[in-house]
Amino acid sequence: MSLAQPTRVRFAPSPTGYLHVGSARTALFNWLYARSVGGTMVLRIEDTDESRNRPELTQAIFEYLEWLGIHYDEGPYYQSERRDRHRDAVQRLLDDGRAYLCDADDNELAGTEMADGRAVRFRTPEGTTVIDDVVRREVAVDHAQLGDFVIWRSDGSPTFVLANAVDDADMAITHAIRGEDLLSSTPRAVLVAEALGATPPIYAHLPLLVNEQRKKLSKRRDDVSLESYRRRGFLASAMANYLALLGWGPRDGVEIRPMAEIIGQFRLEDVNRAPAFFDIAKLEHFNGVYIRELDTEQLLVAIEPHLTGNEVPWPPERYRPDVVAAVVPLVQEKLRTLDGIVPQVDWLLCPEVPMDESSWDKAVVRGKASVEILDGTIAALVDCPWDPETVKDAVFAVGEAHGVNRSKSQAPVRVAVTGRSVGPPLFEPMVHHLTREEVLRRLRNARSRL
RNA sequence: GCCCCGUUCGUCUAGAGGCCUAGGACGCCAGAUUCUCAAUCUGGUAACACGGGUUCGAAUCCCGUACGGGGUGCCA
Repeated sequence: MSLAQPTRVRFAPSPTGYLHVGSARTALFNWLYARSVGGTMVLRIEDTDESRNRPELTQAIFEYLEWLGIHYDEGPYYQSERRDRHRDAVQRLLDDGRAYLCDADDNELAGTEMADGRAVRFRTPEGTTVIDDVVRREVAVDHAQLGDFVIWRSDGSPTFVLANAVDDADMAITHAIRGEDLLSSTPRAVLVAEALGATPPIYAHLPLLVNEQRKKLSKRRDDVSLESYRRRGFLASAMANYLALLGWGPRDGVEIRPMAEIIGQFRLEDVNRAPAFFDIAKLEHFNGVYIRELDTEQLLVAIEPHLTGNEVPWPPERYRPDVVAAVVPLVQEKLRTLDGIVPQVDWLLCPEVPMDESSWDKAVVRGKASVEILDGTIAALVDCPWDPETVKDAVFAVGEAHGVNRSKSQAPVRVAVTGRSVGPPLFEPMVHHLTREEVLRRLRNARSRL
């Protein structure tokens, strides 16, 4: 490779209407590599397939690259707008005898004139192509395996391999970093580039992301769209950090760290070759760490969409930002996803207790002295001062009178008032955001169910 | 079927011939803490797929086997 050649990488997604986590990982690695060597990242939309050539299908790609903080330097270029370049390249190959026309039955046709109804096949020479892949080292493929492949369709459109090779050459791409599923088509791209007199890029094939069955993540079976992760309450920072660790790891072992540091540590040649399982449990851990690092203001902003969407269990008019703001500091440290806030505050916003039956059964039905605790608590709360400390002491005192410790004493009260055996610290929000009457009503309702 | 690629704890990884009685992280288990659940802290569990070489010495190099994955379209 010549010394002065500036590094140029490209992320070349096909518009599908969403950004796939695997694609996002590919984009991220391209970006990390470009940033780590001071190169340029190009975005190229591969929409040669007519059905994909629709603006709305590319929107999600822009939106989620932005969300992840992957800022490309050049583009977007649209492959569909480069049809003439592709046609010229094919014509040249035809003229040079490196390709030939064929009919619908794959019979070779004489002549070199491209026309509707005629496809063009690349005349694959005998020999072997050796790819010097940054990740996989040398990969040799015998041309006999390739056959004479189509580079121009009879409907007048270029195929993926042709468009890819031409565009990479035109855009002076030096490194093609992409998924391993494209490894087997690489010799074809190299052959086309060379036949066109271009130097193919250096390839780096990344290991695929797989599900628990060790299969390539698929749209059908798996949650693959970044949008769904965002909707489930994952932070972009956590997602990007986690994605960087799939197929690669920093030598110093520090996993959770700012992207700037990851850029500093990243080495393309250190990328692994084995497929990586996309582990949501680990992603959730990362997400929890990043959530804890936010200040309250930032967290409130991040959480807002999850409280105002239409999947929320309370009537929209009952949403109370002030109540949420008061509870958030109490629960921030245990949130693992942003939407985890909902079950922490729903009992303060819903008109009726969102009762979880298994909590009811565990803490109330099978709880120690539940009847006595509920009765005693009701009696105590009727006219005691309405502040958290007093109420808390009252509940514990009732429990103690029946030989029940604090943990077990608060359980039936918690379930009666919140509907769950788990939740935020109970007394402060309960006293501040529910009225005495409402709390008593809930306690009496619970008591009457027993 | 054929071609290509891969194989370190359950999972993600560190490891580029001696620093490895294989390190970290998630998970899991236990303890501490606690009004619940978490979070946090402490401790623990757990891996070089197998078989041959090469070498004084191999997780690291070579070969084979097994298993897994990807590809095999006028999809990308």
